[in-house]
Amino acid sequence: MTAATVSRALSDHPEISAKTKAIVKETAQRLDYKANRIASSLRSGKTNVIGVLIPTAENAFFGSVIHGITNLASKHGYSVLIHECDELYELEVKGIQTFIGARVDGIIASLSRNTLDYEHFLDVKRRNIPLVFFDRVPNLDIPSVVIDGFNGSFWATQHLIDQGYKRIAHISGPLYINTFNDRFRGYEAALKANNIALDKNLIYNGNISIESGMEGTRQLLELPEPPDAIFVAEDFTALGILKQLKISKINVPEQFGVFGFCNDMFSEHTTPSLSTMDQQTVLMGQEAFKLLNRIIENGNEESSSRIVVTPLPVIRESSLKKNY
Amino acid sequence: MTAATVSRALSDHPEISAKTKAIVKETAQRLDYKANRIASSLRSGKTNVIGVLIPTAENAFFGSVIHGITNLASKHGYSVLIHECDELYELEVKGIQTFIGARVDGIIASLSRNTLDYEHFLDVKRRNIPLVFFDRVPNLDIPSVVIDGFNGSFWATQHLIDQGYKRIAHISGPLYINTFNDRFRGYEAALKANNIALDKNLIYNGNISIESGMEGTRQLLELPEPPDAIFVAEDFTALGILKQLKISKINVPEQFGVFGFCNDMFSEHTTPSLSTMDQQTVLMGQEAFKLLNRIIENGNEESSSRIVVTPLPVIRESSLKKNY
DNA sequence: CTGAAAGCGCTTACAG
DNA sequence: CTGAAAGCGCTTACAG
Repeated sequence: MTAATVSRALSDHPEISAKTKAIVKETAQRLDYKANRIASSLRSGKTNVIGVLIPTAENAFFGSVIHGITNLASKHGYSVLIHECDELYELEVKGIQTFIGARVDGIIASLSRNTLDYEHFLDVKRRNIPLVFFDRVPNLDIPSVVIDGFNGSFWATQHLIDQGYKRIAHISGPLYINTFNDRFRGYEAALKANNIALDKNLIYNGNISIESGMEGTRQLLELPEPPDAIFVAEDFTALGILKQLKISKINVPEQFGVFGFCNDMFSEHTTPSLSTMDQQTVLMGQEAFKLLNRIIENGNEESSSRIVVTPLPVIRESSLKKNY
Repeated sequence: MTAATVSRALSDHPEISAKTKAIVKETAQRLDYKANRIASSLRSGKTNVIGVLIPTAENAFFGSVIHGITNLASKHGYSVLIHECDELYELEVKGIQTFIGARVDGIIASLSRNTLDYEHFLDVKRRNIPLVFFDRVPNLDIPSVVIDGFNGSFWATQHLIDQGYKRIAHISGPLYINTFNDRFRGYEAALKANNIALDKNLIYNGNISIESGMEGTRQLLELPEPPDAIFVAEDFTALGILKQLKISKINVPEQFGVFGFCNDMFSEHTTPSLSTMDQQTVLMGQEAFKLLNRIIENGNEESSSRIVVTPLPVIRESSLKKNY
């Protein structure tokens, strides 16, 4: 029996007899033989490996997306190479180069915080390696999976209005990042839809941190006409808001409403518990893999497709004025 | 110029002239040439890939360890294949098989919750693939990185005693898992060191969940002689304890002390904030990679080495009776 | 200092 | 239904 026959038997080639297959498989099992996927990749041109590039795994959001990706990938016979760039442009480029060298069948990526140059991703396109972005996506015509920050923020702001809050402020994330800009625009649109004039004083530019939530809240409270609610673009910042309100002895939600965005691990456990928009992170990972898999199988026809994941409102204590 | 020369020039082979190297490198850059690592792996017998097997990435602990591993791995020229087993034995076996097929240079693994059979890991040893365990380790003579749960728990219990708490209960994790058994024994030893008799009624077997923390606390409070403090093996359970104490209107830390273990994301942000032992997760990942790397480089001489990471106490509000 | 040749372990078109 | 042969793209011992 030749190597060719063994190879065909193990991959269930239709022209091999059932008897031969049985013998080969039994023997392979007995000898604990595991085909060398490196050799098979070299010959077949398919590695069955995808690369996943993320800013950092030390963050529940990305961990959860990874979970969504690897689970599905494994079911479809793919292994996952992971590369963290630590929010550094240089490491992001290095990660892409590693993936290219490894001849991955496709790449799923989320941009580092300070990536402004996309040359490394254009290189990927030039080599016809399927590429999908999620969450932090570039302004390029490349398939991606994003959260519907606009409508989610519209919903949250409307909810605060419906609960009877009158002056609703916004603490944003860095507005040059699309994700946070969308949330700001959703807030803005909800005010307009309710004929509430946008007051520039009620907008504080935060930077995704507890500290900026505290500082923003302090500044907003010192206004001649302070707000009585805040819609905030991210939950760590929301935590800072809750901390500062506690320090300032302002009762949430009776006197002041807070609505976040992300539904982080801790959001359920703050006092009071935080109303927020759940990002459906696992679903996001799954959608990213499904999209990549479709592109790998069908070629680049869906090059400009964009999957929009709807965030789910999670109403907890911090926004329920009407209960009082 | 032949492929051989190009190969040597790109890998800085000492016998190649500086001039040739310069030409080759410039040309490679211009043509955007990236060596095929698949082919080089096949020929050289080294893939420069390590496999990391974890129960789930949807958990801050493992995400953080991954962070520690990938960072160092990348610096040492390794890529990381990741495989989640979702706490399922079958997927754990599948992950190991995938790693073997991919001919990884080494494996870092943490056991699934219900792995009792180690045949797949013995297979790895038989093939002489370097293997390191972390956190959840099997009873095998295989290198590993673990947290010093015994001494950490001793320290925490002693701290509660020093703060003046008199009857200190323990809510454990599943005691058949070494990690949690160590913590129970540390608690036990601290009592003994202080001549406090172990009261079996003060020990509740939890299962790493908010619910078990609440239920355990309820039962402990109903005791004829209820405790006035709890050392708990894990922070989610601690969260349940805090919730139940709030419901039962018992003030922490004045009337009742709570000390956890893990230092999860949320532990800093509970009310009151939770005193706990930090597991140094990133350090754990780094140590695991360093150990693996040493074994890859020096062969299996350190086959029974065990790295013990010291947990760091993080004293917050929930255990500071003396402040009152 | 560089080249020619073999070979890593598979897969696959071609032949029978 | 199975075999013989070529080849994927590198690396490396050997030769010069």
